[in-house]
Amino acid sequence: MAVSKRSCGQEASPSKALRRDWAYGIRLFVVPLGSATASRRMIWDREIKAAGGCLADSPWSATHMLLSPEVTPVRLGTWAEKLLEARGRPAANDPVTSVRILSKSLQATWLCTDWLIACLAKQCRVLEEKFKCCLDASTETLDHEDRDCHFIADGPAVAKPQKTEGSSPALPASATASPARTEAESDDSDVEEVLPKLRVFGGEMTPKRANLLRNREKFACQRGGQDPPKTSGSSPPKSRNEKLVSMFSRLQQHYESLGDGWRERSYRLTASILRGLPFEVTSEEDLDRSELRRLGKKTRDKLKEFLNTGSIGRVDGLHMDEHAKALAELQGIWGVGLTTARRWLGSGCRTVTDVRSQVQDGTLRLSADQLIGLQFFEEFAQRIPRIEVDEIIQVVQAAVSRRFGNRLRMEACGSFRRGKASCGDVDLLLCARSAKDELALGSTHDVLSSLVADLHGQGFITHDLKGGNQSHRRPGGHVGQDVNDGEEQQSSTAATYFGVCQLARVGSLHRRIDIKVYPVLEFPFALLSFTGSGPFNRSMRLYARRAGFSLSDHSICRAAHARGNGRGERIWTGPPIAAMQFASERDIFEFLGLAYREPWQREVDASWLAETGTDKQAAKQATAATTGLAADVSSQASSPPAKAEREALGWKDEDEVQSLSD
DNA sequence: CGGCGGTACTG
DNA sequence: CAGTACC
DNA sequence: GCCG
Repeated sequence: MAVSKRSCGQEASPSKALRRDWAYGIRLFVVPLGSATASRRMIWDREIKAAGGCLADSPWSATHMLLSPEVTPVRLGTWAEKLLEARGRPAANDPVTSVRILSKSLQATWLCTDWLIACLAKQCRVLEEKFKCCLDASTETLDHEDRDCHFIADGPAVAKPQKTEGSSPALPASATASPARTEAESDDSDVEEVLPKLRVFGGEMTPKRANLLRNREKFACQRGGQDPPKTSGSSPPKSRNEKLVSMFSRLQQHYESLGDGWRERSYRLTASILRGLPFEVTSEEDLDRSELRRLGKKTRDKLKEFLNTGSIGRVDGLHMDEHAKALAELQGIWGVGLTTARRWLGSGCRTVTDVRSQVQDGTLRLSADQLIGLQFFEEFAQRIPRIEVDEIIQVVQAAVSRRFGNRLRMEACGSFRRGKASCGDVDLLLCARSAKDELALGSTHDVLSSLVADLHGQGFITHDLKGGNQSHRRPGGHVGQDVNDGEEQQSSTAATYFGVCQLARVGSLHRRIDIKVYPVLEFPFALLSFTGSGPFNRSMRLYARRAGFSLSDHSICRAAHARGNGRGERIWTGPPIAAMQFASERDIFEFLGLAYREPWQREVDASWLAETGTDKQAAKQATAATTGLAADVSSQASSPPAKAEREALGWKDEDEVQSLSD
């Protein structure tokens, strides 16, 4: 768990080109020789685009030429000659000279393919220096063209030059949380601009919504722009409050394994706040600093206790740690949750090993899913390097193309789409390319099962987990069953599959793979949803809810809490909102009045501040001379419209809004 | 004191 | 319905 | 856990 976290590369380029945008401005041409096979080029193509760069159509428009290390001078020379001829330029008689001529007429930097591989592994722009090709290969290599090549400056060692990972001073980037927005923050158009959209889609600008909009920066799903999704431990803020952070993390983990998600969330937030603190907590006065605004009484008491006694009773008292640890381990088995873990623990299973032996004995009976989870416990715990995810995608894509031609589009979602260097599993979303294709393809379930069958057949998928066949739910048959007056939708025509796959290669591990097929109209919602992150989704959905909608992986609906007394049951309903209008993720953000967030900006850490809708806090903050981060952000965001303007828009005043807002 | 995300499958 | 899962 |  405490894995990954990688320092990003180096490269003194403008801060913007760091991380997820690392390929910004790069036009890459891959020399089609040697190990730069077509399929690898396809993978690279997707990756480079995802990172903000692109592939060049020809060497002549490239900024970077990528060359496989094993290509010999002669082969390269031959290729260069052809290229020159095709351009009507004179080529030299000998290959090496041709290469020189070519390289001089190009604007590009020549790099070894290992450079790209290193970039992909680290998800940042690795220093190019060590990967430069030496095109002035001495003539003698010519005579021995079967020698292992060599255009590469550092020879074979070049492959992993970056072992230093931890130490390389990766441009601190905005690691030091530059408080304000960063460039891409297209930022706040005023609420006013959002208004027409809402109207168009059937929403009204109620005062409550207006207030919500003005405070939207408080939601985690709007805190993008900054991104240091962690990064290295090297230089950044050596946590000042290490001891406290670890104590609250323990509490968080404790409640996590106990299944108290709310306390878990709370402690996670506390730990996160403390970790990001620009000062060390040493006295009770520190507790009044604005950064700690969000901490409640209980937590403050714990902090005080720590200041006074150097420890926190509640934390020390986590004798249970044993218990919690065992629970956590058992819950690590796919298909085992809190209840099962407790049950097993009660019957003497403390570890996975215990479970295995009891299964052998026949003392313990597991479900099919749990057996698979148990079998691959260790393998599933391994992160999947991004490069391998790419390969897995290729395999599935090949099957998709084979069976469905070009009618289906496929997107890899999850942490992969968010640009992480490694992923816990592979999450693929499929959808017809057009309504017409959708018709031709037939039901999503059929599409999915025939795809899965194919992958099974080639031995790629090795095991099935609960395979979502909701097919009996509504495939036509009896319609009269449920009271589905008026509302049409809810024939959730999406199909989902969970399984296990393995690349056909020697040491490859079994990996978790999810495949989903969604109807065209729901695609943007599914994409948004399955790209996550989890906390990001929750935040965005909470926001939507506060605005009076319910956002899901299928659509967005009007939502009305059956409030008041009695039961808040039968929660909401309402027709999904003109699904036709949502053609992309962007449309959903726009509809809600939220600023778009690129996938890599959705890596929300636990610190979704407050998200407590509207409030007087905003007003307070504006006046109080606070220096806190949150205050900075929100004050900018909420430059309230002038009174006249408000009236013009038909908004109520702040105070009224308060009362209305709940 | 109630809310804290929304959905879907298995059994 | 409870349990588990997905992001 | 914290918030309204």
